[in-house]
Amino acid sequence: MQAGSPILQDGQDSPHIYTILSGWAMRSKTFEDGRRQVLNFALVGDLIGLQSVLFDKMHHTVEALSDARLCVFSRQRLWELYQEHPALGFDITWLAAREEQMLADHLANIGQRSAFVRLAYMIIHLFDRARRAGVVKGKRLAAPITQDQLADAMGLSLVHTNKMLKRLRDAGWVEFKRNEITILDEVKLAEAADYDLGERPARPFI
Amino acid sequence: MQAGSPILQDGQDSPHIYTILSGWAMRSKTFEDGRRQVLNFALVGDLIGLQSVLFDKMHHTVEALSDARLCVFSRQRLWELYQEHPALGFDITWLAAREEQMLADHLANIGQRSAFVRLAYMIIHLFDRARRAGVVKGKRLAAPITQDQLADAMGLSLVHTNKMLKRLRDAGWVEFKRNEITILDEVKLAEAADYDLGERPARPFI
DNA sequence: CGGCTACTTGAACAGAGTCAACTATGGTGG
DNA sequence: CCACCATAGTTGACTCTGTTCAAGTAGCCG
Repeated sequence: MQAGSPILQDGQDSPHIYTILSGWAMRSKTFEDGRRQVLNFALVGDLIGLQSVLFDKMHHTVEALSDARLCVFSRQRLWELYQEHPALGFDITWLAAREEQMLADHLANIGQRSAFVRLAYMIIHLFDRARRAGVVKGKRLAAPITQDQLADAMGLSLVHTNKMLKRLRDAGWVEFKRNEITILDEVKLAEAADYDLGERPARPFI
Repeated sequence: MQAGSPILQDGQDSPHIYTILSGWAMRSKTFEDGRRQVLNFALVGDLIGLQSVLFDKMHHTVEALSDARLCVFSRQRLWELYQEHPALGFDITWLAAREEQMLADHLANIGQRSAFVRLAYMIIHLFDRARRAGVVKGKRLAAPITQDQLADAMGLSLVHTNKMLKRLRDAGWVEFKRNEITILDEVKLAEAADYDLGERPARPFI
């Protein structure tokens, strides 16, 4: 899958779900007036398109942010999987519930926090997830995310997002570049974002 | 379950999941500083606490808004269910995915729309769900939701929420009272909220 | 009747949006 | 190899939506 190309589109009926084997994707919802909400950024191990299989139709768009390798899984086989391997069916529910939980956190973040803290939270959360997924090198994360996409994820304007990123940079906590996020002071950042860097229970891989 | 009492609490490990048989519940997340994000309002047929079973710990609180009847299901039995009745396991995944989709809509609503439209959307969405669940009588819905809770659901201040409700009332579209929501002009409301009143695929009941 | 809790309304303020102009950066073709 | 163009990022000035503060009113239950 090539960088920038759509994997699943809003309204479309795709008989497949995908697992990301490598690379980045972005789930988003676009309104008629052009406004867009980025639901989240997906990386290695994330499940994509469960909705198209369960509801016969996508309710948001998924696009590749980088070149990505995907593992395809058909609707038909999903059902067989539930019958023949209940443990794997259970794992899929687990992944769906985890996805829901991340959305809930994102919602609380956007609904209740100021722009600055919001951004701090999003960045450290992204970084932490990426680290657990094993794609972080030291303090650096290769993430092909633009400020525009970040702004739409945060429910902020591009301009204001840029200004808050400047504050994070000036504070010496984070560098956010076109293809790379660097966390310079993780403790301070986590503190400001009220983010818990602790353990997480192990996750299944499909 | 009595009105106002907690069903599941953030951080708690409960070995049960619940299905709502009657009444209303509210899922929310509260921060240290007292701010609270209401994730959604749950009604008949909704599944509650899947997270506590899958992750050994709740990441938000669920409380009863009205007196409610719940159907209890243990962690142990959930796993048995997946093994013995794959179709029911599939249904649980379905419900989890639907929950995720509603959160995604909620997120997009809060992230991208103005206070007025946001409220319009939330109210018609709530009403529409309730109608499909069969708890609406004519244009009226008995919903025990306070403006305070509504404000926290919208990511708005109580004061501003109140003012937007006044605008909806003055427009002659909606009456929002302590225990009752009345939709006076559903078409106009749906139009303003850009809400699709069309069909939905059938849903499973556990 | 008193004391809750929920709701209302106005005024002042501030965080975030919009508009506009400008600067980097990177890819492409001459 | 360089010039050009498109996309991405930066910054300042002004506006406005939504917050906060404050001071009420309405309704309900003991």
